[in-house]
Formats: sequence, C-alpha cells, structure tokens
Amino acid sequence: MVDHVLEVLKSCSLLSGLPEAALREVAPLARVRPFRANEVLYQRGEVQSALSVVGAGNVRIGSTNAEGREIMLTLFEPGAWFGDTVFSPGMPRVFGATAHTDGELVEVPGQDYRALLARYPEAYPRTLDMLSRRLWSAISIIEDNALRDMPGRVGRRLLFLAHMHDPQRGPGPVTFKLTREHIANMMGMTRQGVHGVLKALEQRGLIRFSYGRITVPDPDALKAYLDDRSG
Amino acid sequence: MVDHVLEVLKSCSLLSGLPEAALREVAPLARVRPFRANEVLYQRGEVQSALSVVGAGNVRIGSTNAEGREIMLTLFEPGAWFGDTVFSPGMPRVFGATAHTDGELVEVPGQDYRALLARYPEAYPRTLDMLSRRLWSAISIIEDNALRDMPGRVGRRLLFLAHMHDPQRGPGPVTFKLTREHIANMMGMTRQGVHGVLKALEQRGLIRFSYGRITVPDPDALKAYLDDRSG
DNA sequence: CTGAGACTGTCAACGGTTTGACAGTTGGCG
DNA sequence: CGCCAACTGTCAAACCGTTGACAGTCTCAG
Repeated sequence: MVDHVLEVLKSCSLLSGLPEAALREVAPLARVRPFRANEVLYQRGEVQSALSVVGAGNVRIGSTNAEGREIMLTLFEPGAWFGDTVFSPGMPRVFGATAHTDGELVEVPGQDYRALLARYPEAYPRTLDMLSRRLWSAISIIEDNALRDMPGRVGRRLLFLAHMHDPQRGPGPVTFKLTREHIANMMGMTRQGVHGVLKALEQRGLIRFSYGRITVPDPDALKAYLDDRSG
Repeated sequence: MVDHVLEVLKSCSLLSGLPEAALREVAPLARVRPFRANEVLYQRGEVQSALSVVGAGNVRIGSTNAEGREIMLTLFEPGAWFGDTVFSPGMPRVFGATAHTDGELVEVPGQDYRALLARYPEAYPRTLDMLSRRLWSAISIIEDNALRDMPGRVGRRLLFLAHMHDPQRGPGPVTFKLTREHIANMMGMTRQGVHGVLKALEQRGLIRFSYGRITVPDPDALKAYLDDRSG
C-alpha cells in the first residue's frame, strides 16, 4: 500500500525535486482516495488544504457558475498535481475538481507537505519552477483568447491539453476523451460552435474525431498550422 | 543610491519574506534602470533572467503578435515585480514589458536573487504564496473570459487592475491612465466595442471616464453589480 | 441483443461585434 | 498661443457565433 503511494508520488513532477528518502517519509501520511466518474472531489470555496496527486484516471479542474454551467479549465492525467492552496494555507479553493473517469487520488495533507519542504529546502527551487511554468500556461491561454479567432483558440487549447497529457511526449498522436460540450465549456463557446471549428480542422487533416473522442494525429503539424495562421 | 534601491526592494511584496539584512545584501548588486514612456523594456523570447521591481512609473506587460497588434495583460504599479523567468533560469521570457509612463526599474540579476533565497530559505514559503496567488489571478481571468459577457469581462478586468494598483486599497476611487484602445487590447475587443460597454457602465454610475482616463469611484459597488449580474 | 440515455449533426433566425469611415475633441509641445 | 497628433464618438453594413429545435447516431448496462 505504502509502496503504491510511493510510486504515485514519484510520478509527480512537483515532487521530483525531493529525494526519495523524503517521499518515503510522507508516503505513510498520504491518503488514497478512489473516485468514480463525475464524482465531485472538491468544491470551490473549501478551505481545507491538501496536495492532490492524480494516481489513476482523469480529473476535470474548473468551477460552476450560478446558472449551473460548468466551466472546465483543464483536464489532469495521472501524475498531475493540484490543490494550489497548499502554498497559501487558509485560503479557500479557487476552483473545484470533478472526476472525469474512475480513478484515484493520493493526497498529502497541506501541513505535512509544507513541513517536508521546510525539512528539505533543496526542493524549493524546483517547486518554484513548476509553479512558475503553470503560471505561464495560464497566461498563454489568456493571450490566445485575446488575440486569436475561434479556430485558433480551440487549436491552441488542444495543444495545451496534449502537453498536459504528456509533458515529455514524443511526436506521436494524442487522444482525448472529450465531448464537444466539454470543449465548449472549456472555451466559453457553444457545442454547435465547437462543431464547426472541429469540422474545419478535420478537413485540413489536423484532427480526427468520433463519438466522445478527439485525436490530434500530429501535434507538431497542428502547431505549425496555428503559428502560420497568426503570429 | 543604495538606500533608494533598498526602499524600492522593501516595497516589493515578493521580497517581503526576506529579512532586512538580506535586502541589504542584494541592494548593492541591483541595477537602477530609468525608462521613458513607451520604451520597450523587455521583449518576449529574451533568455536573460532578472527580477525586476517597479520603482516608479507604470509598466505594461504583454506581447505583440505578428501583425503588430499589442496585447496587454496587465499594468504594473510601483512595488510590483515581474520577470517570472527568475524561477526557471534558462527559459526565454514568455511576455514583454513596455514602459507605460516615465519611471524606473530596480533589477536584481536572477542568479543573485536565487542565491539569496538559498541563503535565507525561510523566505521560500512566502515566495510560493505570492506566485500561487498570481496564478489564481490568471485563472480567474480565464474563467471570466469563458463565462461572462462583454460588460462582465471589462468590469472584472477593471477590478483586477484596481487590485493590482493597490492590493491593500481602502474603499476609495481608483483612476487608470488607459485609452479605450489599451482596454481593447487587453480584452481582445475593439475600441468601439469597449466604448459601448463603458458608456453602459457609466450610465449606472459605476465608472467615469474622460480623455485617456478611467475612474472607478467605488470598486465595491462595481463588484457587487457584477456579482449580481451573474453568479 | 436491445433499449434508454447520452452524444452528435444540422438548420434558420436572431443578436451582438467588428469593420470601415469620418468628423469632432483633447492635450501637449514648440 | 496655436498647431498637430493622439484620442474619441458615432454610424451603417457585414459578419460570425449563438439560440433553439429536432432527428439521427452511438454506447453501454442490463
């Protein structure tokens, strides 16, 4: 059991700055939390703080507005981490997490994680680096939304997801289990609008899609097309 | 001279986790860089890494696309810091910085700043907290863009700027030196579109504007109106 | 294998934004 | 003090994405 937890923690890039000995220390303090598809894992506003590492399955990060419309920010794969409030203890969660598929979370209580960092300060630079990169990703999305048209925005977001999906990915194809509506909720568009954009991208051979699935056969080709289209 | 630098460094929230003795250590290593309005301070893609603290004046953060359209992400006031690449040495800058008014920057070379943190590890938690909050701000903007209409987006962005302008602000009015076009470039809208939105907000008494200036007389009232309008 | 629910494709009407164009205003610089 | 450049207000037409509606398709659980 602890071995399994250790494997998950090792797979997490945020924790990769910590020596294995440190991970062995926290592993017993971590909690394994299995989840079923569409289960609500965390709601916006909760003050409890923990570092969550995705051990298996996919997790949607986002929030829901008053009218019940869910906006999705990103989709996390195994190895990804969330719960940024660990760095600002006491602050309420800024967004919620919902299970996208069945899976499991490995959770380290916030104070235990912070205590661990304090004990192994050599891990701080790596941690800052990770957070900083996540900030860039967010800012890139803001930029894309401001200066690209709809096909550009959708294409860029797919590339962003591909990168999330596998940061060290080779040139191979990537497939997402996403409905048109999921994408619409991610972009602030409608299902129908997304359809039109995807159809156009498909005609150029840049993506393929079927029931509940979207495939980017060659992310680099898509990137080249988008860069060529504007800037 | 060093005293002046020290004052600026002290005013920066990112450095507030460091003891004064630490700031005295770096102050002599910092460089003061005066600038004139509209001067380009940094261009996207540069690899040099430094922590820049705004000592005086305003700085626009953003980037320019191939067609020459400048997209503005935010406007920094004295005391604000930027240059997130200090946390990821070797990475090219993700966005550029342009002087919005005359002013001056105080710059600490990246390696000196990193060495300082390593020497005063007790400052790390505060640094992580600051970065984490900046990430939330970015994500909030993404959310607003996805689920609010145009008046909602513009209003929220004005509140965001008001917060940047003075994080510890009281309930008083805030004024920005921004043209309609600046706002348009910040939102991915057109000058004319912004005009319509501002006129509507003005009729409700939520903002006031004149040549090159926008005033939010009561940020809390604007916030209440926006929250009421949707979510 | 089969049915129900979830997802998808498509259409016309509607509405809000941009485009493009032009005259009017402001403020700073010489 | 006056000029020029930057900024502003406004309009109609074109455009693009949404709204709303419905029938068709797919998948998975039973």
